[in-house]
Amino acid sequence: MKILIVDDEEMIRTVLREYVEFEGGEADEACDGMEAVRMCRETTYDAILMDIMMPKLDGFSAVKEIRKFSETPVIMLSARAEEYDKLFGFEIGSDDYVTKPFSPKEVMARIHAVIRRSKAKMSSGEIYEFEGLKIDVTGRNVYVDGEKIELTPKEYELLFYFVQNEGVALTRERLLSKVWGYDFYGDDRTVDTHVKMLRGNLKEYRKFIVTLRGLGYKFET
Amino acid sequence: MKILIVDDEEMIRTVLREYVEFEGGEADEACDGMEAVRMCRETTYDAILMDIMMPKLDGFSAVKEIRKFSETPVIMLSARAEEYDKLFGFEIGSDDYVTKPFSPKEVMARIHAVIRRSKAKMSSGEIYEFEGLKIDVTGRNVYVDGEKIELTPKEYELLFYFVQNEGVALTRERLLSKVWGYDFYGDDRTVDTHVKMLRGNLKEYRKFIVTLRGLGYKFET
DNA sequence: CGGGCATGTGAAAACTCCGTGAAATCACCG
DNA sequence: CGGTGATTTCACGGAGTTTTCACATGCCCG
Repeated sequence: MKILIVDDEEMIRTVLREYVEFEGGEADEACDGMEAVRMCRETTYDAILMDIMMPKLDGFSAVKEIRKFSETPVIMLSARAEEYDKLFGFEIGSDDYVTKPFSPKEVMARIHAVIRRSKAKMSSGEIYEFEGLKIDVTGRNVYVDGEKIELTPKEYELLFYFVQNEGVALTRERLLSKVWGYDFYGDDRTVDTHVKMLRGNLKEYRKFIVTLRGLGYKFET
Repeated sequence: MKILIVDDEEMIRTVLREYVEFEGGEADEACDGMEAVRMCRETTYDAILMDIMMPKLDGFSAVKEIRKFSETPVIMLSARAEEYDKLFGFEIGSDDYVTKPFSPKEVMARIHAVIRRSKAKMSSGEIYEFEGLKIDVTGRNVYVDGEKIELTPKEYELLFYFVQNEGVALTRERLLSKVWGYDFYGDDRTVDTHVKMLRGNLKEYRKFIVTLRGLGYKFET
């Protein structure tokens, strides 16, 4: 666990560092935004604790700069309630905030929380993307131009089989045996109906599912 | 540093004990799983070294039993590569493993590592927060809008597994094997009933547990 | 350009699965 | 060994999903 602590007050840096190290973590320190950005370019941290009011480059601007090249979770340390408001006013890409005075225990809890969440995001892995069509296998979500769409189980399974076999011509029989199961005894026109529903849900990306006359279907970008 | 050494071979117990004591620690010995569980009920250890193959009660079952009342870190000692596989196949709640033959130095290093980790866990006060739903892992408390709610053990474990897998689609089978244990042979609709109870207790935050028709459930904010 | 065949479409029927409540069983504690 | 609370099983009902089917549309080839 490697944490970057950014604050212009040495006292605060030291207190935080001690807590991080007490829990077996490692801590680097920076005393202004410029330095923080530089250090982030050189080292990969698991999380950043960042004060807002600082000389040279304030916390907001530093986060904005860091976000250009890194997704490292940031927890803002804000001295006053008004600054807290700003956090909501502007979308600056921080993951959490704590207002001073803070209990180190609370700060540590939040560090663990943001690291956990960012790890979850990383390892979520399996994500397919074709232009504006995104399929998140872990969460079983499908997005069309960033907007989540609701698919029925069969529609999802069918889409999943299609994307797994991108560019491959698939007969109705094969789709039935793979998506429905080898023991499905039914009309092979069932596939057509589901393709219709799926296409309807995929909106503009219906174009990816092409009909192969006399054969079946194919998923192609 | 108080360590419990569990192995049916006296030779191995003695070697390990000597190393623990050499480093200024204290060691108790148990020669089977039953004895180990009994001793854990009576004494609080900092870590447990546990063999897998043992008479009366094997290491897997012993850990499972101990986990019912204690979070003491466990390092498994496995004689063969196949057993190592099992460690990954089933979630049994051990924290590390070493395969025989092992160097005592390596074992000691791992003991120090798991103890450090477990201490960090204790003091970090692991807290999950999703809007007004707060889960305090250390105290095993759950709060809805600041008000403490009472959950049964299974409800709590289920909720805990859900939040640990935020955003991940979970099948009933997976929930059963992870929350109930891989050796649970029962109706998978049991999950539904517990989800119902849990939802009831979570009040407005029941919304976080979404049903995935034809699949299972997902915890999503 | 039109017949024939394959696919698209819409709606209704059939089916599946989940939420729920209640009863049965289990586990724990005195 | 009885009582209490937790867990598990189970059946019902309804919402949502899948399947079927008839008709519409479109494509290919003569």
